[in-house]
Amino acid sequence: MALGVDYAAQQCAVARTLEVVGGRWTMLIVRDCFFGVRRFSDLREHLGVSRAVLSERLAQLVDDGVLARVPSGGREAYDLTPKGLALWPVLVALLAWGDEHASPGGARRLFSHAACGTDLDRAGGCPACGLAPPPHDVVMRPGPGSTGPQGPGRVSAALQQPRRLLDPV
Amino acid sequence: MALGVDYAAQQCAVARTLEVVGGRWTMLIVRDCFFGVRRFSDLREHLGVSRAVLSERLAQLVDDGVLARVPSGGREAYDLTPKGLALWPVLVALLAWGDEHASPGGARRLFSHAACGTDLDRAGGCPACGLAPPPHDVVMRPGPGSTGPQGPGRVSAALQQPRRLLDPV
DNA sequence: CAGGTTCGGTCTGGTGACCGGACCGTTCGC
DNA sequence: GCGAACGGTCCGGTCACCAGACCGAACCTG
Repeated sequence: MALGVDYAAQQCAVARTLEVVGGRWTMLIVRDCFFGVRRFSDLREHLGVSRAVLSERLAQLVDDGVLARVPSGGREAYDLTPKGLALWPVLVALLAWGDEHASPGGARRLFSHAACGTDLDRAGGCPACGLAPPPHDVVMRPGPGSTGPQGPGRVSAALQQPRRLLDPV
Repeated sequence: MALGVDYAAQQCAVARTLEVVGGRWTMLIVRDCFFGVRRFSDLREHLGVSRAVLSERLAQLVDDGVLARVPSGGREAYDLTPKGLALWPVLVALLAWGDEHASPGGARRLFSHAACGTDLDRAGGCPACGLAPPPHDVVMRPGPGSTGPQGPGRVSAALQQPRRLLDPV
């Protein structure tokens, strides 16, 4: 975000969390990382964010320990750290609310448990197994409210195919 | 937030949710509403936000159907609508992450199920009852990481007492 | 009923964040 | 060796946010 001032004085855990992931693009970057988008140019293409802002946000997320900058095939890539992976419940909650209250036409994407194929419930749990699968055991596919690829790019097209979360595009 | 442009083009439910509650102060306002803060001046005192911004955010939240502006005792008050109450899981997720990853010294606040007194787990569920109680059945109290009232005001002091959520201060 | 206070705002000028677009060093393919 | 792609940085304009001043309505006080 940042709230601009006195981080240390922020009592509430909500405020502290928003200090890290409350910025304008931050949560969308994290979302794309869960979707398997790892490279600077891919993030830029999919999000439509300016280079300068993306660069700054990524640096900040790495600094905060949410992402790790790793070389991959000669290029740089950004992977979620355990601290970043722990944001999965936040993403699930945001997703559920958006599907319920801001998505006329139905859910844009559906999620299911890779192990048993059951669709996840609103809390990210698997009704069949009785527990919430970690993101790498979750498969994403377009839902009834999907209107095709978000943009013309390679990344948007890839995310329209059923795919396992955290699997690099 | 807003993401500034083409709201309708936002495919992802996460982006749509952030359009509504991703703004700089929005989620903190919603949090305070869950805590029972209902009045303009109380929100201003507790959040330390400027009048202009608070006024604009509240109007936007009312417009989006998250809050309802209701007269109360001759003055105005803002209450969470069902759509706003549905943000409870988001708040719980943000809270849990902040406690886990951004709160040296332990949780600032603890939450328990009013009906049975059991502390809630990280997902907002009651381990004893096996379900997630709605916010008005949740009691909040200072946790081990609390360092006293956040500010000198009446509201901050009230929120240091054990109290049921949604109960007006 | 006059005067002051509280409440719930709006208005204004300054500052910092975000934007698109240009530029730049390194790496890759050929 | 050369051009293109990658992963940034730099720059000027715009926009959101900030503190502080101002303002009308309601309420209390004498």
